[in-house]
Amino acid sequence: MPNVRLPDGSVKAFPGPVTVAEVAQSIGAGLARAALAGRVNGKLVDTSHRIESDADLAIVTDKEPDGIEIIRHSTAHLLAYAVKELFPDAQVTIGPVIENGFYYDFAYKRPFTPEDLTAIEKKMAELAKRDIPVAREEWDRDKAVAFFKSIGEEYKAEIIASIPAGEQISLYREGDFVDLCRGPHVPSTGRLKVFKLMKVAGAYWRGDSKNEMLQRIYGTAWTKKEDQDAYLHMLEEAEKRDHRRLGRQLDLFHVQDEAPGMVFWHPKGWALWQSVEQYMRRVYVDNGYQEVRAPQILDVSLWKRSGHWDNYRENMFFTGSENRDYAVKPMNCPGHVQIFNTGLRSYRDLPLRYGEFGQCHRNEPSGALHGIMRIRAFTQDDGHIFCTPEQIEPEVVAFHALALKVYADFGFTDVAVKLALRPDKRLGGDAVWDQAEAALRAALGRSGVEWEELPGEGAFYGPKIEYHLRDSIGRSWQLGTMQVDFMMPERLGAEYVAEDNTRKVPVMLHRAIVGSMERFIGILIEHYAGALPLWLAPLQVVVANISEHQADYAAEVEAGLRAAGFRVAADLRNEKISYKIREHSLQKLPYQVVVGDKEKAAKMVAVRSRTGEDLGQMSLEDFVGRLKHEGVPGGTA
RNA sequence: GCUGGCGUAGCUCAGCUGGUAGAGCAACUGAUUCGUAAUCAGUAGGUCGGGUGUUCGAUUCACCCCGCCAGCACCA
Repeated sequence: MPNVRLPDGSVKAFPGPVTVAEVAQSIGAGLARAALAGRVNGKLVDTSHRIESDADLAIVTDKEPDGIEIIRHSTAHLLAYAVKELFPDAQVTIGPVIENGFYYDFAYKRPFTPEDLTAIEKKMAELAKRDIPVAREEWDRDKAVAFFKSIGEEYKAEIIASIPAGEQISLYREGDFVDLCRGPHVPSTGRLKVFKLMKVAGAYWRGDSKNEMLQRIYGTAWTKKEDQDAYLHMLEEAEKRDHRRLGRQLDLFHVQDEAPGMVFWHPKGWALWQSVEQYMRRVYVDNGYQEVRAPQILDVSLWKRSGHWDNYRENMFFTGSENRDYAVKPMNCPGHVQIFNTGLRSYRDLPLRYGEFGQCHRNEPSGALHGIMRIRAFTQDDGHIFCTPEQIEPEVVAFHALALKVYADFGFTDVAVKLALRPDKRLGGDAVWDQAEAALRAALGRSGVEWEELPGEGAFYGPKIEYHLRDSIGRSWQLGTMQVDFMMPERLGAEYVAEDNTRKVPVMLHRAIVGSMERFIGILIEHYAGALPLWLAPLQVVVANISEHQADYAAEVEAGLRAAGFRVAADLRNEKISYKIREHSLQKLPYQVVVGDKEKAAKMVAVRSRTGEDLGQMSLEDFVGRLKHEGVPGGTA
């Protein structure tokens, strides 16, 4: 005789075991219709779940996150059901929920086409409309393996076979389709009303590139049509701020076939680059770094000593001359160690901080290239700090604060911190890695941030803190990093004289804030949809005359603004003012200055902001004052 | 690198089943001298990504290569 306690604290007593659906029905017909699942003592279950004894119960509807997750999960199963209906010899594998939707991986003799997707989606809609019950069944593991083998589902059998023997497993049956699943699922397919298949692409079985490639169908699913429409609209808007499109529209850079993964920077793009670089140079100077510059190529023997030859060779470019082999640098660290090594260093010199805008070449797999975000020739704001073990923590703490300050100056406040731990392929013993990982954890702890740990994702020479930012369509990109390295200084012979007059090997901290300049600029472009803050805008002001009569005055205003230190151009073309304004608006210029006879006579300028607001007439001095106030890092438009 | 898709004028794209290419915008020339998101008229512009093959004939079909896009794998 179970007593069921509901979220509002009320308790309902039942004469015998009841299902979640029956409890919902006893509360109200509307709730019964809305019930997707239940949460019994905090655990998600189907609406068919029987409550045998006293329990806490919440009815899960599509109003809460768990509800929409269940809908997406069940839609993934509906997709598999539809595929099996249309392509009976396709094999099912897994179909998890992802952000905004789901996917399902299939093995099939031929690739699915866009036409197949349309047909599958239609079949899904049909199966949903038939409102087929979804029933949970408990099976013995070995029987389930035998069953899936008997119906030709080898992948499914393999998955189940990896579950511990003797364990009960759950299967879900909807119509003729049976799938292994932990659940819970919606009670019937009729609950699945708003979904859309998005794309099909290859994906490796069990995520391993050594395995065969399956076909992954991606879909999105929602509880309300409006939510899905909003999501699709968001994707369209995101496409408009794609840095590749804006890079062309705003004439910032281009890439071409002859230089895959390498960027041609145009004057405007390079002006943006310089704004970022000069800012970061200031950051070096203000924070105790000395800027250095090391060669682009170095003899291979150095890369053998550093460990790159053994651990990073497949990503490196090589060249040769007069029987010597060189490697184009993929990282700046070995070069900085050479500079460190040129003098006898004392413990008094530490921490010694070098910074470089170092261009690196990495031979990335062709499939990884993406606009200017993922390229083969990129420039890092790379710094290396040589220090003692005791100095690690304060240096990391200081770096963390600095990195967040820089991100905020560029307008980013949503930064995820991750800690990447020892990879399989690495230098050094476990004791050293324990020490390095502990040092980073301690520093993050002292910085008072939350972080996610990523086992196996560290660099081959040390663990790293990673700073991740999301782009406009939700992709996450790593920008900054802080890595502790006990290995490379020793391998490359770095040492200093300690207080006790012995020679010791310094610890090296590898750090970058914006990471790749190219990637960072790509993210900036997307983040601002091309409408960069004044201090970063390649061209800050255009002075446009109404007609030829004010050409001289317009040129005078242009000269005045340039003398005040702004990036300015005059538009003296024989075009209507509305035409000029449209063009410069499309170029997302922060300010447009219009000068006609009235302004010329009054020695004023008429200012139009990027938002289209007419700021009226003002003196050039007042306008310069406004620009100076706004045009600083962190300044807002 | 893997799976799939794509590659036509500076940009965005048309171009059924093979018969040597078209639009809009941009560019250029001329006219217009204009008050806050497109003035009018005209002109020019393409070895259809590269190669090989099939064919009387290939932008169109086949194969190979290069590049791009999506995803996977990899990663700053």
